[in-house]
Amino acid sequence: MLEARLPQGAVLKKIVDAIKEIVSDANFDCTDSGITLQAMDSSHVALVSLLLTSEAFDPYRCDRNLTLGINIKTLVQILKCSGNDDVITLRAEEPADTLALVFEPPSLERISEYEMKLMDIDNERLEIPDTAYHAEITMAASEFQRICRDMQTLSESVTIEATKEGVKFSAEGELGSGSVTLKQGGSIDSSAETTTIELVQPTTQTFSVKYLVNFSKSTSLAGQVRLAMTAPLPMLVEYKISDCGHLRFFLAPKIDDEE
Amino acid sequence: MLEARLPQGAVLKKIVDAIKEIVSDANFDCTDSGITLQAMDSSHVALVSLLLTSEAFDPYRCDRNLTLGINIKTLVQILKCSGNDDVITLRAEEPADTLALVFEPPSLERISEYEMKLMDIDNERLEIPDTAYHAEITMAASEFQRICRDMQTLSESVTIEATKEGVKFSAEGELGSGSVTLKQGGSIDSSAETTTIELVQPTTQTFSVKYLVNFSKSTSLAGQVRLAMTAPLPMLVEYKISDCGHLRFFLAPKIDDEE
DNA sequence: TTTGAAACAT
DNA sequence: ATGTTTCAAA
Repeated sequence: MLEARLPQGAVLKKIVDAIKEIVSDANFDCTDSGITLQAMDSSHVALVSLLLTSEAFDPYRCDRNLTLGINIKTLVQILKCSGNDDVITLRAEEPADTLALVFEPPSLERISEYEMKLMDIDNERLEIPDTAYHAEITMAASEFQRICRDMQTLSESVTIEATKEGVKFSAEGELGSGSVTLKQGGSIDSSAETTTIELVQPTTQTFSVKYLVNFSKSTSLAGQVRLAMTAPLPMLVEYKISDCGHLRFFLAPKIDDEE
Repeated sequence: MLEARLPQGAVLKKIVDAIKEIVSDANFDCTDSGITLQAMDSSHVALVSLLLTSEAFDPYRCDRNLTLGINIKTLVQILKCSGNDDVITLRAEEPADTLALVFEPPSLERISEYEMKLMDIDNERLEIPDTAYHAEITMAASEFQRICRDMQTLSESVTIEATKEGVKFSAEGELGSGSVTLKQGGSIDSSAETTTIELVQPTTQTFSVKYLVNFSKSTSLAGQVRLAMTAPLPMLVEYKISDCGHLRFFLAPKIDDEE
């Protein structure tokens, strides 16, 4: 049986909002150490990987491994019935054919209980090795979101170029072309606005910008985002969830021209 | 070559926002003394005339006269990619087939560069003599905007009547009729709210109110607006841009009934 | 009031 | 999958 009380229920709402445009159905895999999710988008270009460790919950109990096959749209609907300050408790028994969600406001003056049906979902779970990347950029999540949206007005593709001086996002379209360059920030100043680049070798890759715009819906989850590239492998876009997990996206680069 | 650095980039954003509903394509004429634009709306009833003197820029450089044929919608899109506090630098080479725009936030931690394609636009540039008008009204720009919107709810036309006592805006429609009268303000008090009237002879003219509503989108550019009339010539609606230019609109009066 | 995002319907 | 309409936030 699973019983997981999430004091910060808003975190779950944000996570589900962030992935709902990308994934329609996904398995939530629950083990003793926490909950993970891995799913590809319908076009098999993007991969979502969520980790919520047991530390996110209080208390967390999972006797036996459980796989909860969830329709994301349904979960979004149900989570809409919770308040932003609510504590959310997840509960599932074996066999896992339903998931119970309990919403409690801080005042405890109200208890909402929902139960959603689960589904059987084929899971082709691929292990993603924790590679050492050639270029790792850490920057303000809001800045990344803004840049992706700006580039989207020009083109369907955006090219990301990481050098030791900085990172350059560029796009070219019918209206014209554009680029945004962020300089590597002073290492002393370590605010969320600081851009940091760790470089093994300069890297340039091109991506479908609509996926990046979708990924950047996770901006509310974390102040910073980490972009990690190793050509020609997929890029990793990571949002840390406090100290209790992360939401990762992987996006295959466009493989048209020279790189 | 043109290279013009506009410390107050927001001014350009406001100008373009103000004219985008009226003009679809326009030539930006760049000379040593500054940048001008003159364009008629599609129905040839209204004329827009912009002057941005070289003093608006720092620095400003224009070796040879350049005509930049700009699609306003495209420019709006690109300007959306700039922040409100950004410094905007315009750059064009000869032949002028592209315009480069550089956006820099005050922090300088980011540089955005856009390049838009230019077009060939027929310019029937008419010189507008700086007439002495029969009636000149200076009033709060926000007041003018409010009055135009109010009159629009009643009718498609508004009549402006300037006498030495004040100025009266009136409209008549199916719902009923209405008027707003502003008295000439005390000459001592010279706040933006003061209404001033300089009169050679009392003047009454009727205009299509939808154009005036469009003109008044420029309200954010200046505290005051100047209306200048000489029947039966077009009215001038002028917004001063600090001490470095103006945005002028000319609107032909309606010529149906008695005047 | 205007602008952008989300939901819905085609 | 895309366009349109509605709703919410700045």
